[in-house]
Amino acid sequence: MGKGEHTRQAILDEAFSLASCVGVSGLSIGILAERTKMSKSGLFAHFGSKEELQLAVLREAQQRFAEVVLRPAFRQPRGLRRLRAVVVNWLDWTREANLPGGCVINAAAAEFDDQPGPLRDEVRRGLTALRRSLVETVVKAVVAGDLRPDTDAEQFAFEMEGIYQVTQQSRRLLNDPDADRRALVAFDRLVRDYAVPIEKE
Amino acid sequence: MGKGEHTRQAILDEAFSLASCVGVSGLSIGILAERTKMSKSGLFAHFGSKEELQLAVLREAQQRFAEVVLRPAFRQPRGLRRLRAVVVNWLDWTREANLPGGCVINAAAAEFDDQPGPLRDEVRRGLTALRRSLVETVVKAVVAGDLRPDTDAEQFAFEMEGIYQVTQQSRRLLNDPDADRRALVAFDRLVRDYAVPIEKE
DNA sequence: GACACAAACGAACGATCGTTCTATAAATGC
DNA sequence: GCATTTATAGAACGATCGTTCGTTTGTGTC
Repeated sequence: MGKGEHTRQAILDEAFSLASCVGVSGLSIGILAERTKMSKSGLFAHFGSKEELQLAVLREAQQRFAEVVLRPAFRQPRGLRRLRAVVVNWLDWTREANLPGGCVINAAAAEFDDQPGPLRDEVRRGLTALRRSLVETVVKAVVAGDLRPDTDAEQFAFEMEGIYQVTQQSRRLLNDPDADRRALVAFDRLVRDYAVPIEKE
Repeated sequence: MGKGEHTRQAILDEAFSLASCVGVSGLSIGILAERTKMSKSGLFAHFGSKEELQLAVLREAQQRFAEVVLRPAFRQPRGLRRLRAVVVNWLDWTREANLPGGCVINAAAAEFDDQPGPLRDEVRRGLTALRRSLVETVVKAVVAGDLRPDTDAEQFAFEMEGIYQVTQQSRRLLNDPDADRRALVAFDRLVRDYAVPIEKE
């Protein structure tokens, strides 16, 4: 990795954790330059525009999410084991990644959901991909025989996302110490309702 | 209502729908003055500071939420009827209130969840009150005999909020036309799991 | 050591930000 | 209808915003 690439990554690291606190639209080149001990113009040159910097942060977030949440989970065997691994990693990922201020992507989703442009498009792309991964994981759990054949995988993924979101909010805003436990309770209920009934022996 | 109070409310209306699009922290006095055809200083005088304006918007949002969602639902008899009315009104409230850009409170929750200060406190207050209302409604459904006596009302409310949040995101960002239907499916599953079993006759 | 190229800097730009001040216009009370 | 309070306007402030420009520093190559 050349020197340019190296500092660019350093800037991105800082921007990533800063965006976690103030949001992607709250990013400021001046403050970012201060934190990285660079000049505004020197930092700016790496991206060409603020929007490009913001896009880079969003892409960085997606990449880290795939690495920290999805990849390890996909090392589990298909089925319920893997599905549960996704949930556990997911709930943990704001701690795992350097996200002092909560999930960047989810925050960005609320920021940009009605402001057309490249940023909204990027967020949308990321969340669509996530949804697809979830659905795929559920479908495989059905194929593996862990969930009932008539399981609505889209519905299942939809509800998983809901659990994640309310957990984040409860943890961060309401300081609810039971948030994670409640998330798992909700997930277990979800699984129970769609699980294949245990056969009597 | 004196003239001062009247224009203040007009400003607040505009700020409310603007914040729905750009977020509470994205509000700008200049733009707001432009939209209300006032001078910046004239508008400013009604609030004394930007933060006070933002707080007023958050309080306005809470008040409208209570009027549009909770109050009508509480005219239903206690129990499942009322609980369902809350859900239906809730899903509809961004259309009902003047919220072209989605729920202000939820967006603010993501914006301020790790930025200590009066704004975060206000959001927190609002969401805590909401959670309490939900729990109370669930408890009354238990007392009314619609839900099982061992129902964990906090858990129930927790999951309801999750359903709401993912529905908003699916609707606004992913343009999912099935979002509302999925929300009701999820809610029905929630009710079914906690409902008192139908007695055999 | 001369050269080419990339990386970072420093100064400045115009625009917008929230805020303050003073003065005028409008509404209110008697 | 006058006096007083209230509401709005206008101009300006310092700060910060993203961005541009020309220059300097650093790195690697023949």
